[in-house]
Amino acid sequence: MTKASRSKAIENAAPDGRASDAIVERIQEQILSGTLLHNTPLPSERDLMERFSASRTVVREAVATLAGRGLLEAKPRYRPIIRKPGFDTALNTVGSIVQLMLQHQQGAESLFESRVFVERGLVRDAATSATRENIAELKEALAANEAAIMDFDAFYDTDMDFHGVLYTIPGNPIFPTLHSAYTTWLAPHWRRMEGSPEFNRKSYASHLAIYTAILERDPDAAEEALVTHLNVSWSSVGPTFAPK
Amino acid sequence: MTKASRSKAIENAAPDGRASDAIVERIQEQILSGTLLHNTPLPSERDLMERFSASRTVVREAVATLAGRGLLEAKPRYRPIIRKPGFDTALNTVGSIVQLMLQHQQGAESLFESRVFVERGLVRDAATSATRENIAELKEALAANEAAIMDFDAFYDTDMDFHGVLYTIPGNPIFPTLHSAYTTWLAPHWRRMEGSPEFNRKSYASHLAIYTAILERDPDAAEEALVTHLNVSWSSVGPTFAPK
DNA sequence: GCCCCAATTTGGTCGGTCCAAAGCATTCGG
DNA sequence: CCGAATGCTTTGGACCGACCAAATTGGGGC
Repeated sequence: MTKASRSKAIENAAPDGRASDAIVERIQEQILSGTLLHNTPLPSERDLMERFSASRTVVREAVATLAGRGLLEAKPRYRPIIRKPGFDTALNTVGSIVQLMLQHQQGAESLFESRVFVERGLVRDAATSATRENIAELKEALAANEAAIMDFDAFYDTDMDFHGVLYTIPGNPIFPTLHSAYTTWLAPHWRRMEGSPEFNRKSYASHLAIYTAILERDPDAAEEALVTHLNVSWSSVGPTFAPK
Repeated sequence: MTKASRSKAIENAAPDGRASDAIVERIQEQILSGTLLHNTPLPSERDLMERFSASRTVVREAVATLAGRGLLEAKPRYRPIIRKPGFDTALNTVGSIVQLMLQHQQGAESLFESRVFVERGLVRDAATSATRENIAELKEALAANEAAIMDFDAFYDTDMDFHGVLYTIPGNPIFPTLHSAYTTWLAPHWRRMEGSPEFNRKSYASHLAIYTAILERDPDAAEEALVTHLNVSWSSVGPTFAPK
């Protein structure tokens, strides 16, 4: 462990390494600086190999790397499309790995626990500092949720939306991203859960409890309601993960 | 635009796409199943092209993809090393993008805010449910922190450690990973901050306040102490980020 | 037995080639 | 005159064979 510093020094001293890295760097820079516009296709590979005077192999490798980082969206047979990075891009790149960890072992449970942790904090904050607008949005999402009790798919969507509103309250762009990450990662399993009007009614009641607690500026009650709500949900969804 | 539906149908029906994807999948499977052992080097490319009866180009592409996902650690001129994925792997893959967003704009502030949010939850939980062992660890970390007040580097390390203990309390592997992510991402800027025994003494006092609040099972006081502590820290570190 | 050096392995890069699908323009039919 | 079918060109995906330099390995010399 202690000699890590030395090895790090050596690795840092690597002089050139890959040729593609230089190209990656330059393209990345151009994307960030706006020389290469967002949502436009990348120049053709043969064009790039001329600009950087490199072989197509290297250009290809560079493109692949950028795509792996999420700066390019490379569909199989189409031109890669420029994607300026945001928090969503970051979350996307982890997606494939998270997916792996969800499949077996208790990775899914860890992830869900983290979600409970986050939302507990969110509802507490909401209870103490939600603005009039936040509350109006919550109310609206709640109404939509109630209206969808009889429709499984719609209820799922409005459920997500209600929780999603909570993630917007802090005004930090990381949270909405986190929310969409949680939902997309857990969605396939969630969909596998059987739904019933009765179950939906219970869920709605939980949402209502959370909402009222926020209205009454009672963080503890809000947190409590949220925890019981999510625990119930988990008892329905958890079993759909492979026990391995 | 309207014909997008047709093209999407076609793309969806694409049976093979990339040839490397098949190889990626098989290697990934072997890594997960343990056929390819953790921390051992991957077979040579020429070996792999024989096993999968594919060209070296494709094999190389597959390896690059795996490396991008974090399942392989590919240093420039060495054999790629198998890495079984964990939450740390996931965090690593986002690293490069997060790094980008830290450089300019207020991405750094968003990230720091999220850290404050997380640690607020952590100290609350610690205050309500820390075990005897947790508290012992905290006490130990606190003592080490105090002993290092005169040494800038040592104080930085023990500071990290103290906060790190908080991340271990929930017993969820995601949190320690998150902690190391936060520290590695923010470290370069943190190091740029000038330290003084006086400043360290104040930080230590904050840590002590957090610790006592946890001891007294007072979540609100613990959260309060944590928030003021981190706000002070940010006022020192924040300015080191490029204002764009 | 240990260290140093040569032979071999192996990853990185290159140029060229072939193929199939995407893009584009032209033409043909209504 | 406009829209759809058609043929040509561009472009990404894959393969091959080769070369180079660094990493690894296996001896051989001290």
